Amino acid sequence: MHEATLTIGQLADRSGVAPSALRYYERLGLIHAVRTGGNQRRYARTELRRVAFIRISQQVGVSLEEIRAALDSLPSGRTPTPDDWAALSRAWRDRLDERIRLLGKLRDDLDGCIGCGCLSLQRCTLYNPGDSLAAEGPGPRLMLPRPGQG
Amino acid sequence: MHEATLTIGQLADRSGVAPSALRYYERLGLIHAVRTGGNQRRYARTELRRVAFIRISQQVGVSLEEIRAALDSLPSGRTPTPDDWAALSRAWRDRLDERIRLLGKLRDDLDGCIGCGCLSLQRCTLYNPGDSLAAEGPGPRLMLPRPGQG
DNA sequence: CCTTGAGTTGAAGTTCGCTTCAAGTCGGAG
DNA sequence: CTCCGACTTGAAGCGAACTTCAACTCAAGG
Repeated sequence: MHEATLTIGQLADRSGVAPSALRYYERLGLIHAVRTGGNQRRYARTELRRVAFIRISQQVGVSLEEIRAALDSLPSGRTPTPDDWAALSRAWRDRLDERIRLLGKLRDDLDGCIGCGCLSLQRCTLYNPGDSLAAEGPGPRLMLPRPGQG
Repeated sequence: MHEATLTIGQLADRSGVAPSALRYYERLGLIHAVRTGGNQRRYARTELRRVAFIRISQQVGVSLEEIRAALDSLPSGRTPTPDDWAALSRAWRDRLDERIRLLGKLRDDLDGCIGCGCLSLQRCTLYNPGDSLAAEGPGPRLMLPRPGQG
């Protein structure tokens, strides 16, 4: 017991992420595992921190592809230090600030529109195409998780 | 020119929403059109306001199905008044507040973790499963639109 | 009347972030 | 050694919100 590595089930239990999701992350290159003689995955404990970073980043609204890029920027060769992780976290900070700012603006504008009841496409700042809240092209819309327990 | 109704192309131009999306909204029952003798859609000007409400609601993070339900609650028979629209907008206000609050909490927690560099699954409030920021089951994750112009 | 751009349809495709399935293998307890 | 649960794979499915396509019709100007 208390082995140096984790099975996929153990990592799933400890991280709260389903095994199928962990395999998916591996396919995308977000996490890594060594294999036993029988081809089963074994995870180093540092992978726990990677998974934590992934889930936190998702809540910030970052796509898995961008998370992968961020993780790739970690120093290779040595185990990342707390400072390394802190640097990555700092990178999301601006995103989060910007998203909070935009939502705050949306709220203020919505309040204004509640006052006037206009919902005018032309005049309402809510619907200004130049505004960065506008959607960007095809594919699914990226939204925030709705509050409500799993 | 200056007809009482709009073609789908005109509604698309004025609302900034693609014709294919407008047809999709119609299939879902979010907007309505009358047909010409040649089976083409003609939109009343009030549909402009419906489309505006749809897009604004999406930015608040509401699904099309929920938007449909909200629109269904508009008085049938008469054209909705500014007050009617204001009532709908008010309904989203709490959602928006809650999302802003959760993002603010995430930011504060992230700041704390930047300080300690922990990213610990166990100790970090960022990764508390009981927290309402947690994802809820299968399907795509709902996130905020990333800032970046369309 | 002819042409051309705008409109029509249903079906299928796209993206993201996964889950589910089937059919088979591994590994540790007894 | 047997058993059973945990693991393996690739392929397919899902859900939201659309877009794209093909084949066709409509409507308005010249």
